[in-house]
Amino acid sequence: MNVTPLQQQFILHFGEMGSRWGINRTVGQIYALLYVSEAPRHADDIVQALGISRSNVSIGLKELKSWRLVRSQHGPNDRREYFQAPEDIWEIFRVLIEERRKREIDPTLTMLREAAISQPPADADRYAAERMREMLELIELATGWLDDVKDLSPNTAVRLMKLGGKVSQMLRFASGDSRPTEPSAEAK
Amino acid sequence: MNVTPLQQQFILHFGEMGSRWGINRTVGQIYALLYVSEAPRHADDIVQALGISRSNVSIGLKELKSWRLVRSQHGPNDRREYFQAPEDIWEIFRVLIEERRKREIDPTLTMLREAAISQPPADADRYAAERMREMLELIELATGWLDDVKDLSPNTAVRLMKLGGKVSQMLRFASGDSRPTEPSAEAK
DNA sequence: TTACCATTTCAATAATTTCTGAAATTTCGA
DNA sequence: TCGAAATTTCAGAAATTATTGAAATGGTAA
Repeated sequence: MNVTPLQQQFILHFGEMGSRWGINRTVGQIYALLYVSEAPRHADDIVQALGISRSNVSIGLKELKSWRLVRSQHGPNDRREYFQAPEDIWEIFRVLIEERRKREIDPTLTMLREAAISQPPADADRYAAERMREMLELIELATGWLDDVKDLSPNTAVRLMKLGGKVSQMLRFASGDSRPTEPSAEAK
Repeated sequence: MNVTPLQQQFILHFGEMGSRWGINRTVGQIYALLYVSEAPRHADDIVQALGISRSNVSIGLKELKSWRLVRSQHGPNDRREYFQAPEDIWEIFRVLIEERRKREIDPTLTMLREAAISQPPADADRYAAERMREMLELIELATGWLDDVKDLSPNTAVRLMKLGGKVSQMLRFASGDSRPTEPSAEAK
């Protein structure tokens, strides 16, 4: 099955953006193709739709599997493997955040923690050590928060996001400082 | 002024991570050096500290300026430009999110919006168009939320993040469904 | 077990990105 | 305005990453 112009536009965009997202063009295109395809596709189908080599598709699918962004299954009476992108967009969102965090943040977290314990901060390192501590503290705060909210139901997440900055007005209440503020009453 | 072993460790790590973060090794190292340096540094100082060419430093600093991650100033009786990373880690955090969003998300948002308006979805495109609409909706929700919360004071942000998933328990109250739930009472 | 088809791996090549030294440009004090 | 110092630009070299076809591997039905 071939691609429509709308799909093509989407696929080419993902290919272009791939390098900014830390994947290559081919991987971006394969994912985009699967994302907008209703039926699962086998590897040769992807080869034909994107005009790239079979081995490149194999490598790309392997990478997408490592990102947990594609799943494979087998059709009946068919030895070939069929691939598709998970349908639940909230699952995709969650997985993307988890995987990017694993690749982009966790190694730095580890490095900063190791530096923090092995630290008899020589005088010349006073400033550097303090800056690294600040960075560690912020990353731990942010990732801890992510851990906390990542399992919220989509429904809850949507409501929370729509609330936006207004949620901060509940903090006085939450931290027990005072009476609750009626959220809809004020703030931009 | 040369770098200490602790600074070196930090700099090398940022160099390694650079490619995952969408910057190159040199840019990562320059930023790391400035981040852990108390005093501003001029370009030749950076050349000497990192052992890379003057032109490479120039290009790297240009890129870091485009990310708003370094600032420059002039010392008295010195024509050279001195660079430093902003000190406020919350500002850094905010700028990073804004710039990554600009580079990694906004172009896709534009593409999806354009596709959405120019759309007389042919029958073969029914599924693709719906998937693109879902993606657009989620990105708009998430970026809208970011817009809303990005200007919260660090203090407020910290409290919000420490609250974590417990904030969801206030939603019943916030959306007017029921009485407020005492936040500290339940949830992990 | 064998034969066949699907998939992965791998070494070579192509493409892209990064880095450099040299030249050009800009800046600013004299 | 001129000249020296600082900075940027640029074309080529070096390094890295992506892609390919061919060979190797894996899995399954007969």
